[in-house]
Amino acid sequence: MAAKRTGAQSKRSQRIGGSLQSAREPHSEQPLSLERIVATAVELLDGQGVDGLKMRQLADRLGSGAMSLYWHVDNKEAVFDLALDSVLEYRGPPQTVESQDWRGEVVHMLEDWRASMLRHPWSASLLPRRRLGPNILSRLERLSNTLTRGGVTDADLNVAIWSLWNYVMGATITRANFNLSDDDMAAAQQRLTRLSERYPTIERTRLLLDNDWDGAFRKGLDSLLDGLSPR
Amino acid sequence: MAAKRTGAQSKRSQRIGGSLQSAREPHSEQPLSLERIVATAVELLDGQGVDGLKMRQLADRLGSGAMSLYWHVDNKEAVFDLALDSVLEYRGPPQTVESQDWRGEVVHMLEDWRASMLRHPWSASLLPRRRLGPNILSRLERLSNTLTRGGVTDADLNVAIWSLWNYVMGATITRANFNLSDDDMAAAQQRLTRLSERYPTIERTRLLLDNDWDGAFRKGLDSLLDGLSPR
DNA sequence: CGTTAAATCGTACAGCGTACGAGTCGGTCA
DNA sequence: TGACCGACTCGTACGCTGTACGATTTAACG
Repeated sequence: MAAKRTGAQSKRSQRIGGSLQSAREPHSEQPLSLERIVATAVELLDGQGVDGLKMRQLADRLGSGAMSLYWHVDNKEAVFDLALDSVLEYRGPPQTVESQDWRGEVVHMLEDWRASMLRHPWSASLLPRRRLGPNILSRLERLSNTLTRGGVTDADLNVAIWSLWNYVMGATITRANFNLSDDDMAAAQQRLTRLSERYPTIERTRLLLDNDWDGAFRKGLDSLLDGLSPR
Repeated sequence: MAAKRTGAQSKRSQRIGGSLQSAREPHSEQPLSLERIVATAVELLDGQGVDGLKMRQLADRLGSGAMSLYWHVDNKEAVFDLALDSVLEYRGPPQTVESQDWRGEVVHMLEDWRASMLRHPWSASLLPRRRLGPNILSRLERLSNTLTRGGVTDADLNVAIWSLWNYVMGATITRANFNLSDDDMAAAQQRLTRLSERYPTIERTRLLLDNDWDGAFRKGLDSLLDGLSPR
């Protein structure tokens, strides 16, 4: 019955870019800030995975009390959103309108996208469930521009973008969740051999044991681009 | 320091197919069983999503105490695994070795796969994180066979399979998490217009507002198959 | 000095998965 | 018959979670 979520974002005001930084040390090492919170959250997520991020632990790592976080951040979900978008920032050369090799550019952009996510394996599975942040949108914008430059018409553009998105997301999510140690590999190997008469083709082509992920990604992407290229 | 997870699957013995069913009503309505647990878990997941499944609620719905579940099931994760695989069972005609239209078969299989997952939207995002169950493996086996029949050599098979897997998973996960009400659509519309000078191409082609998901899936799949087809 | 807003945090609460051990039941064998 | 046993159920309790609430501290300014 209680009225909650009245719409305010967080208690602090909206201006994020304020550049004041006094040299105060109130009692702990540094004052809290959105930036520090997000950076530390990314560290923890990298180390412990999505389920490993706990508000108390995050606060501990920052040298503050758990509830102090909530002045800067609405709730745990917001921490995820911020960490996610921060990790997807594009650090590449500015878009050159001149280049002729549009296809090479597309491949490079998508490989960079995938690499960014694989550097933070929790990010891939998180991305499709959350609202698209500014960094993702500008990656999509870039991609659209390059494809257009390559001759894809507006009528075909959405299908092309979504196809590439689907492929990259699927590949990256799968890869990110499939980290086998050597022991695991051996176990899987054995399990599979045991099932070899039920799944003969899978066994014959060693589908689940082929671990050249990067090469397979690249080859599949090439095929997809072959199919998408304007005739 | 405690030694846990000594390897036993669950306390009950392994035989699942035992056909004994006495007509007893001990105190509640029906005796528990793996089948009932899984079926009810699927119901709850359909209704409340992944985070909405609680062991206590599941037990309530089954008319039993929460801890009774644990005699049939190792832990909550096992419930997810079982629900997931149960939902991915292939209910289609048996594979006909004769058919010439291998490409039509592939499209049909993958559309069916996608449809099965979209009927239970929690399943798509869960699938890549868990070990592949028997029903997924046999779908992959089927797919491999059809592609082979279509002329794909063993050397190219894994790339083809993974490309299709990636595409289908990416498309389905994205779709499953992108369920906008009309209100949301209006809001997104507005938000986007506000950003139109930052993302002009996205705005121009209405990338995020184009909601012909089925058509886009089909077209993209066609392109991908074009690219993958042996020359 | 007093007042105010920004920022911090101790305490508390409801809800979660599940360990543990006691309980019930039906069948089997002496 | 009564003792025993394995299959199955479940009440209680523990540790852990996110976070609501309100008191508290601090910096800034009149």
